[in-house]
Amino acid sequence: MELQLQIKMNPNLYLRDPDSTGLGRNIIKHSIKLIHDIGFEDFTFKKLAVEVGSTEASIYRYFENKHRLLTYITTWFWTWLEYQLIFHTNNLRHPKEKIDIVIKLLTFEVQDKFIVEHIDKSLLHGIVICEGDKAYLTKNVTEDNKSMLFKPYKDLCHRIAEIFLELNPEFVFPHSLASTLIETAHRQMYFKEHLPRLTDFGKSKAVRPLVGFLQHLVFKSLEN
Amino acid sequence: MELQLQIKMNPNLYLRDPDSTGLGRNIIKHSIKLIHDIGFEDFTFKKLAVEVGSTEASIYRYFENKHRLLTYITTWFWTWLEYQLIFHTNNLRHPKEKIDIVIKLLTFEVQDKFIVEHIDKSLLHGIVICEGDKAYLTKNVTEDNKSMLFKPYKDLCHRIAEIFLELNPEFVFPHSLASTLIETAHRQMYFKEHLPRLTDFGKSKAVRPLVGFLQHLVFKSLEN
DNA sequence: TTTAAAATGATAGTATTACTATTACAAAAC
DNA sequence: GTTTTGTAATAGTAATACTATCATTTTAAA
Repeated sequence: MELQLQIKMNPNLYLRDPDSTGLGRNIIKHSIKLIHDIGFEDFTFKKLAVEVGSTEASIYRYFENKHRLLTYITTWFWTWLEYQLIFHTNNLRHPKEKIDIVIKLLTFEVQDKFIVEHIDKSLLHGIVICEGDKAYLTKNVTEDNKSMLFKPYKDLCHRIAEIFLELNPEFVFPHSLASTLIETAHRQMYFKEHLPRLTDFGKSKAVRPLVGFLQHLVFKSLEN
Repeated sequence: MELQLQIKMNPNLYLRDPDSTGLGRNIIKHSIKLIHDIGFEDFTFKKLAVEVGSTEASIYRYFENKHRLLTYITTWFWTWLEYQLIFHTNNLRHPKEKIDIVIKLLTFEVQDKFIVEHIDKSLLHGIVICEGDKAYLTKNVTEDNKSMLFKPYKDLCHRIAEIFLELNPEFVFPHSLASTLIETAHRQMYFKEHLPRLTDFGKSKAVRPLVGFLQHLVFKSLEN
């Protein structure tokens, strides 16, 4: 059973809603492929236009610049992840189980329950790992934050923080632990692949040891 | 008592050693100021040349491109931080004390024992927080890693990992915890300032609560 | 002290990037 | 059947990211 999904995005993220037209959806689809393949630095609207079979000018009608597009797709990812989290923790009673779901979601170990035909979530996950932080590591953070561009990330973080508090209501760092968990999951996956000496996971494809590390980190931290 | 310091950098980081000439040191000095002020994205060699009072072409004689320059200054930072760590943990016996030093170093709470007249370490620290990750979050990681550009970061990480093992020789994730500690320290400082809802620290300038969080995270994790 | 080598400055130039503007035509909505 | 909307095509600009050349200054070795 899979659910059709359409995520309503903050209009400040785009000039014209890419989800409202075929060209728009194509832009999203091919930008995910292209950024994944050549990296955000080398990614340009010109190259994207070629892939999409359209023109640079048309893409500029949808997004102010490539940085906004990056913010759009990463923000989409956070929203989708929160949906997944809600779905998969729906009938769980014990916060420990919920936390296990959170960790499995962050390491992409959970069956995706939503269909979005034009978005390859596996590629998108790769982008979030490699390029995601660049969405907020800019001189525009404050302004972008005021436009609520990062709200989905904060919402996800807050939801995870609430689960932490279920397990330990006295815990004083629920949000910091949540953002640390999210960032660490991605960063350690990146290190594992590219700079393995910064981890203890070896170079095998298995995410098992990473899951173990994250569980250890979170559950130890939440102990009384 | 302060010590004169000259850090020998990996020659793969530069075309001409910036530490060997006045112009080179000026390039470093002003690039730190400029990147701090306008951010790495907007930073160009043209603008830097104006600040330095030299020409674009001259700067290209020292660094292949601006990304290499960023890697140079962040790598310099990691080396300096390891020196500081060695110095400040020199006479300490208990690993707990050493870990406290590590955390204080990462949050810039420790008296700097080294003089480097042309490098403003406080500005540099700000750059490492905001832009540091961009040095390795590129499509060139693997190649750059083969050229040993990230060795100082790995060395620092390994040294911290060894301190963790002093406290708990059974601990299986010393490197992952070390890299997580470093990354988390910086990321939480960034969040505290720009996206405070992702933390539990409030917006005061005090780093005290962050230090508390990092101590909690590490010491809990290292418990048996 | 002379001389050669190295470093710098000045100038110029190229390809690419990151846009903006204008026009025009086709499709769809009212 | 007209207006709105989406798209294409073309053109153009300012800035970026370099590279090349050559004259001049500085430095270091003989």
